[in-house]
Amino acid sequence: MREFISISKALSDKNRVRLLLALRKGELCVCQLTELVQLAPSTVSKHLSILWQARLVETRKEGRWMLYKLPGGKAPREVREAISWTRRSLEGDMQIDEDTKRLDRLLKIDREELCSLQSRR
Amino acid sequence: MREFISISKALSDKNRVRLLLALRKGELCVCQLTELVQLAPSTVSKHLSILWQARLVETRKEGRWMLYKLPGGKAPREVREAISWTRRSLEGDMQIDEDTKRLDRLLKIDREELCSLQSRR
DNA sequence: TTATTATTTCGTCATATGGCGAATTATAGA
DNA sequence: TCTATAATTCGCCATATGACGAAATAATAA
Repeated sequence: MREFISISKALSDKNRVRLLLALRKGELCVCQLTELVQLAPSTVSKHLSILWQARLVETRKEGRWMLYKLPGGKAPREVREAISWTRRSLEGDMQIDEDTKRLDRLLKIDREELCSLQSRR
Repeated sequence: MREFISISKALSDKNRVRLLLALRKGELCVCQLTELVQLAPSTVSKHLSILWQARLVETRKEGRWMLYKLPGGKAPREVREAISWTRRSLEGDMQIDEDTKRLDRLLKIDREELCSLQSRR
Protein backbone atom coordinates (compact mmCIF):
# COMPACT_ATOMS: atom_id res chain seq x y z
CA MET A 1 0.00 0.00 0.00
CA ARG A 2 2.79 2.40 0.97
CA GLU A 3 4.40 2.06 -2.45
CA PHE A 4 1.10 2.38 -4.28
CA ILE A 5 0.15 5.59 -2.46
CA SER A 6 3.62 6.95 -3.02
CA ILE A 7 3.24 6.35 -6.76
CA SER A 8 -0.26 7.75 -7.08
CA LYS A 9 0.69 10.82 -5.02
CA ALA A 10 3.69 11.34 -7.29
CA LEU A 11 1.39 11.17 -10.31
CA SER A 12 -1.18 13.53 -8.84
CA ASP A 13 0.57 16.75 -9.78
CA LYS A 14 0.49 18.12 -13.31
CA ASN A 15 4.05 19.37 -13.36
CA ARG A 16 5.43 16.10 -12.05
CA VAL A 17 3.62 14.20 -14.78
CA ARG A 18 5.05 16.61 -17.36
CA LEU A 19 8.55 15.94 -16.02
CA LEU A 20 8.03 12.20 -15.99
CA LEU A 21 6.77 12.06 -19.55
CA ALA A 22 9.53 14.36 -20.79
CA LEU A 23 11.91 11.54 -19.91
CA ARG A 24 10.43 9.44 -22.72
CA LYS A 25 12.96 11.35 -24.81
CA GLY A 26 15.80 9.84 -22.81
CA GLU A 27 18.08 11.04 -20.03
CA LEU A 28 17.73 14.71 -19.13
CA CYS A 29 19.43 16.94 -16.59
CA VAL A 30 17.65 19.23 -14.14
CA CYS A 31 18.54 22.27 -16.26
CA GLN A 32 16.80 20.88 -19.27
CA LEU A 33 13.74 19.90 -17.30
CA THR A 34 13.68 23.29 -15.60
CA GLU A 35 13.82 25.01 -18.96
CA LEU A 36 10.97 22.82 -20.16
CA VAL A 37 8.49 23.42 -17.33
CA GLN A 38 9.59 26.96 -16.47
CA LEU A 39 9.60 26.58 -12.71
CA ALA A 40 12.30 27.45 -10.19
CA PRO A 41 15.16 24.90 -10.16
CA SER A 42 14.52 24.17 -6.50
CA THR A 43 10.90 23.34 -7.31
CA VAL A 44 11.90 21.03 -10.16
CA SER A 45 14.45 19.33 -7.95
CA LYS A 46 11.81 18.70 -5.30
CA HIS A 47 9.41 17.25 -7.86
CA LEU A 48 12.11 14.96 -9.19
CA SER A 49 12.91 13.79 -5.70
CA ILE A 50 9.27 12.84 -5.19
CA LEU A 51 9.28 10.91 -8.48
CA TRP A 52 12.52 9.24 -7.41
CA GLN A 53 11.16 8.23 -4.01
CA ALA A 54 8.26 6.57 -5.80
CA ARG A 55 10.83 4.75 -7.99
CA LEU A 56 9.30 6.30 -11.08
CA VAL A 57 12.67 7.69 -12.21
CA GLU A 58 16.28 6.67 -11.89
CA THR A 59 19.28 8.96 -11.50
CA ARG A 60 22.90 8.99 -12.50
CA LYS A 61 25.49 11.61 -11.78
CA GLU A 62 27.68 12.71 -14.65
CA GLY A 63 30.11 15.42 -13.66
CA ARG A 64 28.15 18.44 -12.55
CA TRP A 65 24.95 17.12 -13.99
CA MET A 66 22.39 14.92 -12.37
CA LEU A 67 20.70 12.92 -15.08
CA TYR A 68 17.18 11.56 -14.69
CA LYS A 69 15.58 8.82 -16.76
CA LEU A 70 12.68 6.41 -16.77
CA PRO A 71 13.40 3.14 -14.99
CA GLY A 72 14.67 0.14 -16.94
CA GLY A 73 12.90 -3.18 -17.42
CA LYS A 74 13.88 -4.52 -14.02
CA ALA A 75 11.67 -2.00 -12.24
CA PRO A 76 8.82 -3.37 -10.08
CA ARG A 77 5.69 -4.31 -11.99
CA GLU A 78 3.64 -1.68 -10.12
CA VAL A 79 6.01 1.00 -11.32
CA ARG A 80 6.14 -0.17 -14.93
CA GLU A 81 2.38 -0.41 -15.08
CA ALA A 82 1.94 3.01 -13.51
CA ILE A 83 4.17 4.57 -16.13
CA SER A 84 2.49 2.84 -19.02
CA TRP A 85 -0.95 3.78 -17.67
CA THR A 86 0.23 7.38 -17.48
CA ARG A 87 1.62 7.31 -21.01
CA ARG A 88 -1.49 5.77 -22.50
CA SER A 89 -3.85 8.05 -20.58
CA LEU A 90 -2.07 11.17 -21.75
CA GLU A 91 -1.63 10.12 -25.36
CA GLY A 92 -2.69 13.11 -27.42
CA ASP A 93 -2.86 15.44 -24.41
CA MET A 94 -2.34 19.02 -25.50
CA GLN A 95 0.04 20.04 -22.73
CA ILE A 96 2.18 16.95 -23.21
CA ASP A 97 2.26 17.41 -26.97
CA GLU A 98 3.42 21.00 -26.54
CA ASP A 99 6.07 19.88 -24.09
CA THR A 100 7.26 17.27 -26.56
CA LYS A 101 7.63 19.84 -29.30
CA ARG A 102 9.35 22.30 -27.01
CA LEU A 103 11.65 19.59 -25.75
CA ASP A 104 12.63 18.63 -29.30
CA ARG A 105 13.77 22.21 -29.78
CA LEU A 106 15.63 22.26 -26.47
CA LEU A 107 17.45 19.05 -27.32
CA LYS A 108 19.03 20.73 -30.32
CA ILE A 109 20.87 23.05 -27.94
CA ASP A 110 24.01 21.68 -26.28
CA ARG A 111 23.45 20.92 -22.61
CA GLU A 112 26.39 23.11 -21.54
CA GLU A 113 25.00 26.05 -23.44
CA LEU A 114 21.41 25.58 -22.27
CA CYS A 115 22.41 25.38 -18.62
CA SER A 116 24.60 28.46 -18.76
CA LEU A 117 21.82 30.37 -20.49
CA GLN A 118 19.70 29.59 -17.49
CA SER A 119 22.09 30.86 -14.85
CA ARG A 120 22.01 34.25 -16.57
CA ARG A 121 18.50 34.97 -15.25
CA MET B 1 -4.74 16.01 -18.26
CA ARG B 2 -7.55 17.25 -16.00
CA GLU B 3 -9.13 13.81 -15.91
CA PHE B 4 -5.84 12.07 -15.35
CA ILE B 5 -4.89 14.28 -12.41
CA SER B 6 -8.38 13.90 -10.99
CA ILE B 7 -7.98 10.11 -11.10
CA SER B 8 -4.48 9.99 -9.65
CA LYS B 9 -5.46 12.43 -6.87
CA ALA B 10 -8.45 10.24 -6.08
CA LEU B 11 -6.14 7.23 -5.84
CA SER B 12 -3.58 9.01 -3.68
CA ASP B 13 -5.34 8.48 -0.38
CA LYS B 14 -5.26 5.17 1.43
CA ASN B 15 -8.83 5.25 2.67
CA ARG B 16 -10.20 6.13 -0.75
CA VAL B 17 -8.37 3.18 -2.26
CA ARG B 18 -9.80 0.93 0.44
CA LEU B 19 -13.31 2.17 -0.41
CA LEU B 20 -12.77 1.71 -4.12
CA LEU B 21 -11.51 -1.83 -3.79
CA ALA B 22 -14.27 -2.77 -1.37
CA LEU B 23 -16.63 -2.28 -4.28
CA ARG B 24 -15.14 -5.34 -5.99
CA LYS B 25 -17.68 -7.17 -3.84
CA GLY B 26 -20.53 -5.40 -5.61
CA GLU B 27 -22.81 -2.50 -4.81
CA LEU B 28 -22.48 -1.11 -1.28
CA CYS B 29 -24.20 1.69 0.58
CA VAL B 30 -22.45 4.42 2.55
CA CYS B 31 -23.36 2.74 5.84
CA GLN B 32 -21.61 -0.45 4.85
CA LEU B 33 -18.53 1.39 3.64
CA THR B 34 -18.49 3.52 6.79
CA GLU B 35 -18.64 0.41 8.93
CA LEU B 36 -15.77 -1.05 6.93
CA VAL B 37 -13.30 1.83 7.16
CA GLN B 38 -14.42 3.15 10.56
CA LEU B 39 -14.45 6.83 9.71
CA ALA B 40 -17.16 9.44 10.21
CA PRO B 41 -20.00 9.12 7.67
CA SER B 42 -19.32 12.65 6.48
CA THR B 43 -15.72 11.74 5.77
CA VAL B 44 -16.69 8.63 3.85
CA SER B 45 -19.24 10.58 1.86
CA LYS B 46 -16.60 13.15 0.92
CA HIS B 47 -14.19 10.42 -0.18
CA LEU B 48 -16.89 8.79 -2.29
CA SER B 49 -17.69 12.10 -3.91
CA ILE B 50 -14.03 12.48 -4.90
CA LEU B 51 -14.04 8.98 -6.39
CA TRP B 52 -17.25 9.80 -8.19
CA GLN B 53 -15.91 13.05 -9.63
CA ALA B 54 -12.99 11.07 -11.03
CA ARG B 55 -15.56 8.66 -12.55
CA LEU B 56 -14.02 5.79 -10.61
CA VAL B 57 -17.39 4.84 -9.13
CA GLU B 58 -21.01 5.02 -10.18
CA THR B 59 -24.01 5.70 -7.99
CA ARG B 60 -27.61 4.68 -7.84
CA LYS B 61 -30.24 5.74 -5.36
CA GLU B 62 -32.43 3.04 -3.88
CA GLY B 63 -34.86 4.32 -1.31
CA ARG B 64 -32.93 5.89 1.51
CA TRP B 65 -29.72 4.27 0.41
CA MET B 66 -27.15 5.61 -1.99
CA LEU B 67 -25.44 2.66 -3.60
CA TYR B 68 -21.92 2.86 -4.98
CA LYS B 69 -20.31 0.46 -7.43
CA LEU B 70 -17.39 0.16 -9.78
CA PRO B 71 -18.09 1.49 -13.27
CA GLY B 72 -19.34 -0.83 -15.99
CA GLY B 73 -17.56 -1.72 -19.20
CA LYS B 74 -18.54 1.47 -20.99
CA ALA B 75 -16.35 3.58 -18.70
CA PRO B 76 -13.50 5.55 -20.34
CA ARG B 77 -10.36 3.53 -21.00
CA GLU B 78 -8.31 5.73 -18.61
CA VAL B 79 -10.70 4.88 -15.81
CA ARG B 80 -10.82 1.15 -16.51
CA GLU B 81 -7.06 0.98 -16.71
CA ALA B 82 -6.64 3.00 -13.52
CA ILE B 83 -8.87 0.59 -11.64
CA SER B 84 -7.17 -2.48 -12.98
CA TRP B 85 -3.74 -1.00 -12.21
CA THR B 86 -4.94 -0.37 -8.67
CA ARG B 87 -6.32 -3.87 -8.28
CA ARG B 88 -3.20 -5.54 -9.60
CA SER B 89 -0.86 -3.33 -7.58
CA LEU B 90 -2.64 -4.10 -4.34
CA GLU B 91 -3.08 -7.83 -4.90
CA GLY B 92 -2.04 -9.46 -1.66
CA ASP B 93 -1.86 -6.16 0.24
CA MET B 94 -2.41 -6.80 3.93
CA GLN B 95 -4.80 -3.92 4.58
CA ILE B 96 -6.92 -4.80 1.56
CA ASP B 97 -7.00 -8.47 2.50
CA GLU B 98 -8.17 -7.59 6.00
CA ASP B 99 -10.83 -5.32 4.55
CA THR B 100 -12.00 -8.10 2.28
CA LYS B 101 -12.39 -10.50 5.20
CA ARG B 102 -14.12 -7.90 7.32
CA LEU B 103 -16.41 -7.01 4.47
CA ASP B 104 -17.36 -10.66 3.96
CA ARG B 105 -18.53 -10.70 7.56
CA LEU B 106 -20.41 -7.42 7.17
CA LEU B 107 -22.20 -8.68 4.10
CA LYS B 108 -23.80 -11.43 6.15
CA ILE B 109 -25.67 -8.79 8.11
CA ASP B 110 -28.78 -7.31 6.52
CA ARG B 111 -28.24 -3.77 5.29
CA GLU B 112 -31.19 -2.43 7.29
CA GLU B 113 -29.82 -3.93 10.47
CA LEU B 114 -26.23 -2.82 9.87
CA CYS B 115 -27.23 0.78 9.19
CA SER B 116 -29.45 1.03 12.25
CA LEU B 117 -26.69 -0.43 14.38
CA GLN B 118 -24.55 2.44 13.25
CA SER B 119 -26.95 5.24 14.12
CA ARG B 120 -26.90 3.95 17.72
CA ARG B 121 -23.41 5.33 18.29
C1' DT C 1 43.31 27.54 -4.20
C1' DT C 2 39.59 30.15 -5.79
C1' DA C 3 35.70 30.89 -8.68
C1' DT C 4 31.96 29.17 -11.27
C1' DT C 5 28.19 26.24 -12.08
C1' DA C 6 24.48 22.50 -11.31
C1' DT C 7 21.80 20.78 -7.95
C1' DT C 8 19.82 20.18 -3.46
C1' DT C 9 18.31 21.64 1.10
C1' DC C 10 16.13 24.92 4.09
C1' DG C 11 12.81 28.32 5.59
C1' DT C 12 8.69 30.51 4.49
C1' DC C 13 4.23 31.38 2.58
C1' DA C 14 -0.44 30.54 0.61
C1' DT C 15 -3.45 27.08 -0.44
C1' DA C 16 -5.20 22.17 -0.49
C1' DT C 17 -6.44 18.11 1.99
C1' DG C 18 -8.40 14.86 5.34
C1' DG C 19 -10.61 14.55 9.49
C1' DC C 20 -14.69 15.60 12.60
C1' DG C 21 -19.36 17.16 14.40
C1' DA C 22 -23.43 20.02 13.54
C1' DA C 23 -26.81 21.29 10.47
C1' DT C 24 -29.37 20.16 6.25
C1' DT C 25 -31.75 17.36 2.80
C1' DA C 26 -34.37 13.42 1.12
C1' DT C 27 -36.82 9.35 1.72
C1' DA C 28 -39.50 5.80 4.41
C1' DG C 29 -42.49 4.61 8.02
C1' DA C 30 -45.86 5.49 11.81
C1' DT D 1 -48.42 14.96 8.98
C1' DC D 2 -44.74 14.02 11.97
C1' DT D 3 -40.69 11.17 13.05
C1' DA D 4 -36.75 8.48 12.13
C1' DT D 5 -32.96 7.42 9.21
C1' DA D 6 -29.30 7.63 5.30
C1' DA D 7 -26.57 10.65 3.20
C1' DT D 8 -24.63 15.10 2.09
C1' DT D 9 -23.12 19.79 2.95
C1' DC D 10 -20.97 23.16 5.88
C1' DG D 11 -17.66 25.12 9.03
C1' DC D 12 -13.78 24.27 11.48
C1' DC D 13 -9.07 22.59 12.59
C1' DA D 14 -4.44 20.44 11.99
C1' DT D 15 -1.39 18.98 8.68
C1' DA D 16 0.36 18.37 3.83
C1' DT D 17 1.61 20.37 -0.49
C1' DG D 18 3.58 23.27 -4.12
C1' DA D 19 5.77 27.40 -4.95
C1' DC D 20 9.78 30.56 -4.29
C1' DG D 21 14.45 32.57 -2.97
C1' DA D 22 18.49 32.14 -0.09
C1' DA D 23 21.90 29.28 1.56
C1' DA D 24 24.48 24.98 1.32
C1' DT D 25 26.80 21.24 -1.36
C1' DA D 26 29.41 19.10 -5.03
C1' DA D 27 31.93 19.14 -9.00
C1' DT D 28 34.50 21.42 -12.71
C1' DA D 29 37.43 25.28 -14.49
C1' DA D 30 40.57 29.00 -13.93
